[in-house]
Amino acid sequence: MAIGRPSSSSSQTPDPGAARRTSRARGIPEATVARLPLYLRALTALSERSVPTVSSEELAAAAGVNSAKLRKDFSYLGSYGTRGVGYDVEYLVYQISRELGLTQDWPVVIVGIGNLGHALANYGGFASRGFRVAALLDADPNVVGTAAAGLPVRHMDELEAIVAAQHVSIGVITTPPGAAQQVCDRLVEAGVTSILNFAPTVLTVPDGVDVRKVDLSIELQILAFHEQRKAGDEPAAGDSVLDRAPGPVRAAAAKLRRAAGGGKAAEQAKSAPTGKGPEDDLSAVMPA
Amino acid sequence: MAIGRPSSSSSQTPDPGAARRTSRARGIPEATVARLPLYLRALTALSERSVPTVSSEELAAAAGVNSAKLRKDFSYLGSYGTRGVGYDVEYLVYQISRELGLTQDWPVVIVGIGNLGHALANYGGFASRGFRVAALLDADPNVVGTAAAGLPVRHMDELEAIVAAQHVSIGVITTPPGAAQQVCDRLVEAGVTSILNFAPTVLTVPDGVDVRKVDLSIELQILAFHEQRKAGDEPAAGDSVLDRAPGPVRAAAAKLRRAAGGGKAAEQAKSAPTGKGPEDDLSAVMPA
DNA sequence: CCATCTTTGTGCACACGTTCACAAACGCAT
DNA sequence: ATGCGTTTGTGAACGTGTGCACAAAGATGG
Repeated sequence: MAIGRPSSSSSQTPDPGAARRTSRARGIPEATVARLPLYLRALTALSERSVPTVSSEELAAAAGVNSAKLRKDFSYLGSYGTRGVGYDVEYLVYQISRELGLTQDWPVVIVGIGNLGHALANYGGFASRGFRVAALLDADPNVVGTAAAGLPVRHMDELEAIVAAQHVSIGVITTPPGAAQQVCDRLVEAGVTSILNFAPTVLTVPDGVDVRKVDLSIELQILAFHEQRKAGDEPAAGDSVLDRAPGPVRAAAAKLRRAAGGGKAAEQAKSAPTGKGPEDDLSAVMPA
Repeated sequence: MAIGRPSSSSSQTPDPGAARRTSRARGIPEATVARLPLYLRALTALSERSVPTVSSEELAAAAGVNSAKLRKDFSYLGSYGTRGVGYDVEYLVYQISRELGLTQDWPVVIVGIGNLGHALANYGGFASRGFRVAALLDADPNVVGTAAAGLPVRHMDELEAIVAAQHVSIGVITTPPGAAQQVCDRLVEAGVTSILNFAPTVLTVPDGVDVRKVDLSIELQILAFHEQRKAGDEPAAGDSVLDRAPGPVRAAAAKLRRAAGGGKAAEQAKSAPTGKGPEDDLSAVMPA
C-alpha cells in the first residue's frame, strides 16, 4: 500500500495563491519544485556510478514517482531530453541544481542546539548541496562554548552580527516551541528571509519571509490514522450515533455536551495520553 | 509571503488513488487528515487554558489555516459545532484524537540511534499523543547498551522478539541511507506495517505497508529555490538560450552535450558542492 | 414568541495536480 | 535515404483541493 499525497509535513501557511504568484512567476508549479530534490538525489547517485543517460522510466523508478509526472515536471524546466535516448545525467544534474539555486553557496544558521540541532549540524546532506552552516546558536550559557560537528556553539546575541557578516538568508529553528516565535522574530529582524521551523508552533512572519515547517509528530499521527484503518477499526466505539444524525437531535446533543462541560467523552480524552502538556513537545530535546 | 502547498515532504509514494481507497473508505480526504494534527495541537493548547468553546475563525487562526477550509475539514468528521457558538473544545479534542487513532496506545520502535534517533527518543511530542517508545535499536555494538532518553539501546537482533511481544506496528528509521532498505525489510518481515523514514532513500515495501518520509534536506532545497527567486535571480547565467529553442536547434545542442560527455555545464555542477557523495547524507549522523 | 445577531455547514466554481495516451522526434540499422 | 523501434514532450480528461458566499441553525434579548 502506498499512502497518498506526496506531500504533507511542511509549508506552514497553505496559501497556494501566494505560492503560485511566487514560483509560477516563471512557471514552475510548487508540486514540481518539491519533487526536484528527489530527482536530483536519484540523478547524483547515477552520476556517481558514471551512468551517462537515463530514461524517464528508469529515473522515475529510482525517485519513486510515476514517469509521466516526471516528464511533465522536467518539461517545466525546458526540453532537456533526447527522444529515443533519454536524459543526459550530468546535464540534468546541473540544470536542476541551477533551478533550485544549489549552484550557489547558502550560509545557514541553526538556532537551538539540542539533540535535533546536533543532528542537523552533522547532517551531511546540507553541506553536500550548497548549504553551509554559518553558525550554531543557543541561548543557554551551558551550551554556548561547547562544540557540535566541529563548530563552536555561539550565543544568540551574536546572531545579528553573524547574519550581517556572512549574508545569511536562511535560518533553522530547533528550539523548544516556547522560544520559536521569539527566535523567529529576531532572525527576521536580522535579515533572514527563509526559515525552516522544527518547533511545533505556527510562526507568524511578515510578507516576504518564507517559512517551511517540519513536524516530527504530525507524520506519526498520520501513520496512526492509516494504521487504525488497516486494523479495520471504526475509529472507536464512541457515543456517536447522535453526531451523524441531522436536525434537532444533534442540536440537543450539542447542548448537552456543552452543559456537561465536554461530557464524559472529553474526560476520557484528557486522561488518555500522559498528563503532560502537549505544547512542551520539544522541551526535552532542546536545552535552551 | 507564504510558501504554497501545505504539504510537501512526506509520503514517499505519491499515489493518491491508493490513498483515496484507503482513507476515503469512510470519506476523509488525505489533505484533511494531514491537517487534523494541526487542529489537535491548537485545540489542546486551548484546552489547557480552559477555553470552553472556539469559533472556526479563531481556531483557524491558531492553526494557521483558512476558516472555510477548517469548517469543511470538520464537516468530514461530522457535525460537531453549534451554530452561533462555535466548537466545544474538549469534545473536538476527543473526536479528532479518536479519528486519528490517538486514543489508543501505539508502541513504536526507533532503529538507528545516532543524533537524530536520540532527538526522536527524547521528543516529548511522541509520548504526549499516544505514542510510546517500545524500544531503541541499533546495529553498532558501541551504541548498544548505552542509554537514550532513559531507555537502553538494544541490538537489532532483538527486533523480531520486541515487535512480536509488544505488538509494534509502527517503526521509525533513522539509520544511514545505506542501511535503510535492509532495516525496512526486516521491520516489515517482523510485522511492522507503518514506517516513518528519515533516511534519504526511496524505500520499497510490499502492499499493505505504509511509508512516510521526512527529508530534512529537501525542505532546505525548496527554501533555497524560493530564496533564489526573491533575489530576483534568473536561476543563473547558464548556457541556455538553446534549451528553450524549439526544433532542430535544440536537437543539435542535445547531441553536442552528449558527445562532450555532459559538457562544461556538467563539470561545473560536479565541482560546485563538496566532492562528497550525496547519498552518504546521514552517515555522519548515525553511527550504525 | 419574535427579531436580530452570530456562526456553522455546504453547494458551487475554480485552480491545481495527476494520469493517460499519442504524435513528433530521434538513433540506428539496412 | 528509408523504415523501425524507442522515448520524449504535451494536449486533454479527470480527480482533488481550495475558497467564496450564503442559507440554515442556533443563541440571545426584549
